[in-house]
Amino acid sequence: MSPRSTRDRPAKAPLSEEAIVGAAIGILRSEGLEAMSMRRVAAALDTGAGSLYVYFANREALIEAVFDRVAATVELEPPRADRWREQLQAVLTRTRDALVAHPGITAAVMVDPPRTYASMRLQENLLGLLFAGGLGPRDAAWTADTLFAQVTHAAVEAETRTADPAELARQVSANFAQLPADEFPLITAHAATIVSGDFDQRFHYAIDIVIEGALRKAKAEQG
Amino acid sequence: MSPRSTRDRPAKAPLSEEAIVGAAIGILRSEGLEAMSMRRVAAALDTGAGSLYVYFANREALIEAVFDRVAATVELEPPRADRWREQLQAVLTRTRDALVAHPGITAAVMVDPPRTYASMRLQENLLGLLFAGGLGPRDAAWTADTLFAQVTHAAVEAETRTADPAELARQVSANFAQLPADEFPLITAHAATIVSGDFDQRFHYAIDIVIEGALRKAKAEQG
DNA sequence: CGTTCGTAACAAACACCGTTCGTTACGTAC
DNA sequence: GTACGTAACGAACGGTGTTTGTTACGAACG
Repeated sequence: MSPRSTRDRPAKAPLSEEAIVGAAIGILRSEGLEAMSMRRVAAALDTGAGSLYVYFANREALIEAVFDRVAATVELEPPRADRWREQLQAVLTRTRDALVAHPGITAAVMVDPPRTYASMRLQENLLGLLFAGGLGPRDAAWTADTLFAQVTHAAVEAETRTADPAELARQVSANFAQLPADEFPLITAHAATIVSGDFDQRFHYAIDIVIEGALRKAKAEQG
Repeated sequence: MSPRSTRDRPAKAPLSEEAIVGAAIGILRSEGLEAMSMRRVAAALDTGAGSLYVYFANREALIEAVFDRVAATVELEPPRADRWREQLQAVLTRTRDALVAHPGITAAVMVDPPRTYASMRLQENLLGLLFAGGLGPRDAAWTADTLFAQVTHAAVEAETRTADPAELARQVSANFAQLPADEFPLITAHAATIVSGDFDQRFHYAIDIVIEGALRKAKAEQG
């Protein structure tokens, strides 16, 4: 048997968790989660899919590691009592955008939110900002959850919009207007209004009313 | 070639969209979306996977049809001005539970929310209830979106909890407490509080503060 | 310096998946 | 009684995640 030279290339860099995650993120950014298959990731590293299982137990573990690196890139906001509310908007928007930049990762990770280091880092920051706003531990924790739901929702929704958002809005609005008016009086009457507002406006509104509601409810209970 | 008798059974009922969706939902309920493969659904109907493509263009179309039937089962709340808020809680909770009863459907449908009849039916109801609460069209539409984000978030999260919720809470809390206290002062200090509250309490809280916030913001702007 | 040995990498195989397509069989309309 | 459109079939294609037996490496040891 002739000695197959699997190593005739000049010292190919060995695999590592870092290298694998890096290759995976590259594919994820450009082609989405579905394209981030074990074979594709392995091919990007010039190896076979099986080799990845030395470093990750399965695809899910790889996805979690990828998510962790994405989450780690989000810049936090050291809480300042005088502007905690804008800080909250800022860090949540950055989190949303980081997720949007990696299509599919949000839906995959929602299934069971990983308790990784980067996630904890984010949650700690959210709690700090809500504490700065005067919320108690329980309200802060529950509100952080509520806010995070808005982030994931916005991230998933953003991944669908492909072409011109205004064009899409016009199209959806037209579809709404064509529904039977007797069965859908409100949707047909307010079709244009329903799709109004751009992506950031709606996200900002959602975050804002959640914060406002949390504050009011806390005040009502203690006052 | 001997005539293979593919039809020696006594007049097998022919396929139909209804029958296919019914079989799919059966698998979905008991084994989740992943198990709801074209082959499994076809096998349940004693046919081949290819036959399903006469009625559905692809798996996604089948999933959408399945979702539509699930959404159609949610009982609506004809708006009454004197109790619109509890009505909102009720219909949102029912929607959440319908989604939870069909594991995986929420994440699959979030990717791009279907504009099916049943979805519109729900949205019309939400708008009606928010109108009854005094919100204007724009606020009602944006708030309905925000509320729906909470529903999907809760539904996805609920699908993960398998065993005793209290046991899981204790476990997560223990994990939180073990984090480095210097880096995660809030999480470690309030580990028990963070995981406090059962599933329904947290959901109810989230819906409540969203509504409260929307009302307050609307009043602040018009007053 | 030579050998051993744990482990990383490989490549093939397994059991699936969604989807396509050529072919067969049916029920109905003529 | 026959022709025909269409539904059903079943095999095949190109993929997927994962497992496993085998090879080759590189570092530690005698």
